[in-house]
Amino acid sequence: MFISELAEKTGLTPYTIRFYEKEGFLDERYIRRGENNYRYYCEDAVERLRNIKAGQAAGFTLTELKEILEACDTGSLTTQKKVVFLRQKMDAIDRKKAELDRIQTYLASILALMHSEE
Amino acid sequence: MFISELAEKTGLTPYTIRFYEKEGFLDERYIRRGENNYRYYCEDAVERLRNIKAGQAAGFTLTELKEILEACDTGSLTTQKKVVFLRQKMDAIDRKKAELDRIQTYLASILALMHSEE
DNA sequence: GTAAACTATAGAGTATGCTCTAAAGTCAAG
DNA sequence: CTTGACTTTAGAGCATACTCTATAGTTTAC
Repeated sequence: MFISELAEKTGLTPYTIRFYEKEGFLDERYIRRGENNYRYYCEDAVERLRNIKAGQAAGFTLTELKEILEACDTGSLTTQKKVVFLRQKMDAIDRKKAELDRIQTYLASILALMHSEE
Repeated sequence: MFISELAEKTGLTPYTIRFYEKEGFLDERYIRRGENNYRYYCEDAVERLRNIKAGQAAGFTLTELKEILEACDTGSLTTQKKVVFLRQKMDAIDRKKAELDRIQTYLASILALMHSEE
């Protein structure tokens, strides 16, 4: 598919998709160029970009997401190292979830206070 | 306490604390000025800044955090409106938690795949 | 009474993550 | 065969959230 179709499917703009490519998130596995030099994307690119979006929504930086996705992709790391790396990232997610719980508890306590004051 | 003590207690820099003040996060409830024009902070300022930090770690922007904290603070909203507002923010947190779960499931599936390949 | 370590201000600079502009090439429809 | 909607590139611009510089005043210790 061409860039605007991918944009529509992912909810991103063509600008953003080209930006992610420039940052190294999309390589030959996801893009080829036709004779006219237009980018042509395979279906997997949709999920790739959705994973980036989800990671961003969860509070990871692009730098962190690149590390995560590269560890998932690459054959350049030993299985052992990937496992360690992925576990670290999962721990980081646990910490973020704990922060969210903390805030939610804080907000809930304010709500409770407001109800008791009525 | 003066600004560097507050910085130490919160893990922020004096620069950042002045920046938050400029952005409207710290008013007379938290700061007074002495005769020498130095800022003098009360103890509550520590928790105030920690709440901002926690909110940031959870992925809220300063603009969102200002809304949240103002809804908690102000007498300018009806109780009913504050309740609605706080519930919206708690829903937003639920959505963020769901994103985190999604990523964790994704990472876990990759881990599982790696173990099965050994 | 002066040096070191604080405080203040305004405003410039930086990193991240887009977002768009300008200029040019491609393509499908009428 | 041209109009309009796409595509390309390089590079500029923008919003957020700091982070620091320059300059100057204040305070503490010797």
